[in-house]
Amino acid sequence: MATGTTSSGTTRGKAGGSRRTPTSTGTASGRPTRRLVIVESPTKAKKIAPYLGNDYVVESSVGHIRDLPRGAADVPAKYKGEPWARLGVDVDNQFSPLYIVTPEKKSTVSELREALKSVDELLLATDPDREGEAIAWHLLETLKPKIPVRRMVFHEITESAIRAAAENTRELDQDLVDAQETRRILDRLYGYEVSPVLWKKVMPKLSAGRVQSVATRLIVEREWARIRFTSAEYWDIGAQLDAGAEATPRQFGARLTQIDDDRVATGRDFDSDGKPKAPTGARAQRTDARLGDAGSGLRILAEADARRLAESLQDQAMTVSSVESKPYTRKPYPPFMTSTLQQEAGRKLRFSSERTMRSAQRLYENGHITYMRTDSTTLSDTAIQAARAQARELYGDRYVADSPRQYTRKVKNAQEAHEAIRPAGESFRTPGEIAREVDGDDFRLYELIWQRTIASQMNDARGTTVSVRITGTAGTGEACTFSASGRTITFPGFLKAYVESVEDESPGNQADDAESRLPELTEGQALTAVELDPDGHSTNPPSRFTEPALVKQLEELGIGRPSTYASIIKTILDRGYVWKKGAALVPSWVAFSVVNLLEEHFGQLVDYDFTAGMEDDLDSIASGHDSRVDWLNGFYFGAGKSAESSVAQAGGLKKLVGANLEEIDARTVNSITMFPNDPQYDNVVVRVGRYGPYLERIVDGESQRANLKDDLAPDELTPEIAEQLFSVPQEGRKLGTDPVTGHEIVAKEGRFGPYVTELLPDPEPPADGTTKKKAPAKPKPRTGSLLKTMSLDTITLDDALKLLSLPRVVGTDPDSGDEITAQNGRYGPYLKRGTDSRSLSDEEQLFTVTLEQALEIYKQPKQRGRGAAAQPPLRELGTDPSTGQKMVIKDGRFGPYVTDGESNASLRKGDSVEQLTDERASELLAERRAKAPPKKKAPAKRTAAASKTGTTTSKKAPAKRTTTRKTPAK
DNA sequence: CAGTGAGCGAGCTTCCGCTTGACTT
Repeated sequence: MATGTTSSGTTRGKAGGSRRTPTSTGTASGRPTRRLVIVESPTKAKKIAPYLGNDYVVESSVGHIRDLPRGAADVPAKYKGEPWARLGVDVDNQFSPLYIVTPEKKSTVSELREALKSVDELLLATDPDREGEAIAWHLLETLKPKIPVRRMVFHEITESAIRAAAENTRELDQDLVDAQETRRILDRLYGYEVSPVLWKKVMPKLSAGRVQSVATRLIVEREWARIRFTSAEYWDIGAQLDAGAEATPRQFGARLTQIDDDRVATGRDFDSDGKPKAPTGARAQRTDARLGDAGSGLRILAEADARRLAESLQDQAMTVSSVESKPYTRKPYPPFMTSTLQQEAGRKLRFSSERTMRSAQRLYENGHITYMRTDSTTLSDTAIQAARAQARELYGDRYVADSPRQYTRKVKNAQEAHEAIRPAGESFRTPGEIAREVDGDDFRLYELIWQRTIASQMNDARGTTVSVRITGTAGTGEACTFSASGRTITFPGFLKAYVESVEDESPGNQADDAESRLPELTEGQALTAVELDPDGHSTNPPSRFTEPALVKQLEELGIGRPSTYASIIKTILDRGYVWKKGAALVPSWVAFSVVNLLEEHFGQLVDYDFTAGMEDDLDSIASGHDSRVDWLNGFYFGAGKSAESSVAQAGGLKKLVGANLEEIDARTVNSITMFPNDPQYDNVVVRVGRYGPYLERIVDGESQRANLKDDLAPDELTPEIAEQLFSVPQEGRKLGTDPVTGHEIVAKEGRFGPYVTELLPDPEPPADGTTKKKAPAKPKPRTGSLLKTMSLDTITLDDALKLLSLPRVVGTDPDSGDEITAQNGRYGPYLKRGTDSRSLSDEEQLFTVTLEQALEIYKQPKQRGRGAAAQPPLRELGTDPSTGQKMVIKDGRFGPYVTDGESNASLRKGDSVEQLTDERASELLAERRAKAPPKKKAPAKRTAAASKTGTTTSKKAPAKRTTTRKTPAK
C-alpha cells in the first residue's frame, strides 16, 4: 500500500457524471447481472438488502477501512526511516498520504474481497457526503476490482429511494475525495505538530486539535468571564394586587417597572462589570420618538429607595392604566438531529452525550429508529405521512397541520446525508407498542424521539399574551407604574405532544407551554395593593457549559460532526482539560495553560472561525476550483498559490511549531495571573507545574506557595480563598506532637511529593548585650517522604514518627566496622555502608531488615549502576544478517532491548522476549541505526536535551525534568 | 515546594471522522 492518491489514475472520474446503470441486461452466460453493494453500516446493509432482491449482495465497510498510520508502530517497514513517517504524510512531496488498512478492519476487507469474487459489478453505496465519498475511494483503492464500478447514493432508506438509487448511479467524485483528504491531512498536521509543543512546554501526553482545542478554549473563556464577572445589585418592588371578588384569579402579581418617566433597571441593564450599560444612541432615539417625553431615563433602585417607595405606596389608589393583548403562536420544533437529540436528552433525561448515543445506537440496531448520526431535520415523505396519521389518531384532525411540514433548517457545514432521527418504518410504533422489547434508557429516548417527530407535523399552538400596566402615586409624589403579563393558551396544538425544555428557567426564559393567568382587566379599573414587597436582586455570571450546551455551541460554529460530538467531550475529559461538576464542565488549570499557549502563539489555529474558513476552502476544492496541494502548501509552508489564509500569513504551521518554538516561554505559559486588576493581589499567580497546580506570590522578595485542591473550580479562587490557602501550607496538616522532642509533626505536599516534617521552635532571641557575631547554624528539621502505601489524607502520627526515625541503623559490619543504615532516597529504599549502597526491593524492609539479611544483600553484586556486575542477557539470538554481529536481548531500565554491542533498540509493543526472531531483531537494530548512529564514547553535553527542545525556561524556574519519582497530579 | 545514593540502549505520547464488535472482568 503505497503513497500517491492521484497516481493510480484509474479512479479519477468526472464529477457529477451520471448515467443509468444497465439493469435488465444479463451477462453473456445468460444469468442475470449480480452486483455487490457496499454501504457503511451493517445495520443499513441488512435493511436495504430485501429492497434490492436476489441479484444484489449487500455488505458493509463498517466505516472507514484505511487511515494514516496512528504512530510509528503502524508504519510499514518500508517507510520507517522516512523523515515524515511520524506524520504519515510526505509533506515535501505533494503532501502524499501514507494509507494503511486499519488493523481491526483487515478482516472486513478480506470479507469484501471474497464477496467481490462472485459478482459482476460493484456499487459503492457509502453515505452521500465527503467522508462517504472518501470511503468509497478507499474501497476502490484497496479492493482493486476488475469489474465495473459505480457510485450509488441515497438520502433515505425507503424501498423506492433505494431502488431509484440503484438504477441511477454515477461515477466517483474525485474532487470531493480530494476535499476529504485535505481535511484529513490538515487535522493530522495540526494535531501531530502542535501536540508535541504542548509536551515540551506544558506536560507530556497533552493534545491539541482543530476541534478539541476550540472546545477547550470555549470552556476556559467562559470560566474567565465568570472570574471577571462583577455582580450588580438592584431593587424593585413586587406587588400583589386584588381585582375584586368577581375576578378570576382574584389576585395577581406585578412588578415595579417605571417611576415617573424613568424605567426601573433590571438585570439586563447591567454589563458583566456590574455597571449600568450605556444606552445606545439608536435605542435612546427610538424610545424618544415613540414615547415622546416618557421613558428616556433609567433608574437604578437602591435598597433604601425601594423600601421608602414601598412604604409610601401603602394604601394609595392603584389604577389599571393600560391593557394590551396580543395573539401568541408557537410553531413546532424540527425533528431531531444528533445535536438537538443530545441537547434534549441532556435536559429532559439528564443523559450525557455519550449515554444518549449509546442508547440511540441500540434503538437503531434493533430497527426502532432511523440513523442517529445526522445533521439533517428532513423527513422522508413516508415518515411525514406516518407522523400525520399517528397525530390524527391520537389527537384528532384539528391538531394536525393543514399541509405537511418540512424543516429545512440549515446547519453550518451540514452535509445532510441522512434523514432526521425519527421512529423507523412507514408507520410508527407508539412507545407503548415497543415497551415489551425496549426498556430503561432506550425506552425513554424512543419516547422522546417519537413525541418530537409526531409534534413536528402538528398545528401551531395558539393563545393570547396580555400586558397590563398599573399606576399608583406614592405619598412622596412619584408616579409608580407596575407591569404584569399573562399568557393563556387557547389551543395547545403540538404542545400537547411535546414541549422543549429550557436550560435554566428564568422570568425571560420560560417553557413554551408555561401559562400565567391574569384576571380580566379594563383600563381605568381600580385595584387594591394587598402586598408591596421591596425585592433585592443581583446579576448572575454566565453559566458554565453543560455537555449539550457545548455541543450546541460547537454546532453553531460548524465545528465537529454528529459522529464526534460525544467523543469530543470524552477527549477533553480524558486529557484532563475539563472535569465535571454535576452537569457543568469546569476547566482545569492545565487547560488554562494550554489555551494560554495556543491563543498566544497559535491564535489563528484556535480562532473560532478557523473551521468555518476551512470548510469554505474545502468546498472550493470539492468544486474543482482549488487544489489540495496548493491549499496544504499555504497552510503548512505559508507558500504557494493559495496562501491567503491566516495560518499561511503567519508563515505556515511548520514555522509556527519550528523556528518560533523558542519564543514560547514555558514559565509564562504556565503562569496564570488571577487578579490582574486588583492592586493588592495582582502578584498572585497559579503555576501549572509537574506536581500539579499551585499558587505563588512574591512578598518582600520571598516566594509564598500553596497547593491548589483538585476540586477547586477556577472561578472559586477569590483573593480571600487565595489568602486562606497561602496561610495553610506553611503549617501543613498537623498530625500531633512528637512525644520525644515535643516538636509538632506536619504532613505537607512538596517538590518530591508528599512528606512529613517537624516544626522546630523559633530559636531564642540573643540575650541583651551579647553581640554574637555569628548565629549558630540553624538546625534542620527532620523530613521523610511518605511511603507509596501512605497518603496525606490518612497518614497518622505513628507513621510519621516511623518515617522521621530514618535512617535506621541496621547494625555494624563485623568485617569493616562500618555502620550499615537503611534509608529512603531518591530512587527508593536502600542500604548504605560507607559509600557502598544497595537498593531494597520493598519499603517495608526499611524497618524490618536485619543485620544478617543486610550482610547477605551486600554479598550479592551490585544490581545497578557503576560497579554493577554485567547482567547476563535475557536471551541469546543469532547473528545479524546485515552486520554479522552477534545479537542478544538484555533487560534494561526501560524494559527488554536487543543489542549487537553497538546499537541498542527497545522491543516494541507486540514484541516478546521469547518469540523475537533474528529477523525482527535485525529490523529493530536497523531502524535504530537509521535514526541515530551508535553513541560515541564521549559523554553528551548535559544541556543538549534542553537546548534541543528549545526550552527557554529561565534558570529560576524549577528544573522540570529532573525527577521521575512522582507522576504529576492526575 | 524538602534534600537523600548510582548510573543507565529510549520510545512514546498526539489529530478528526466513519463505523461496530472483540476482547476481558
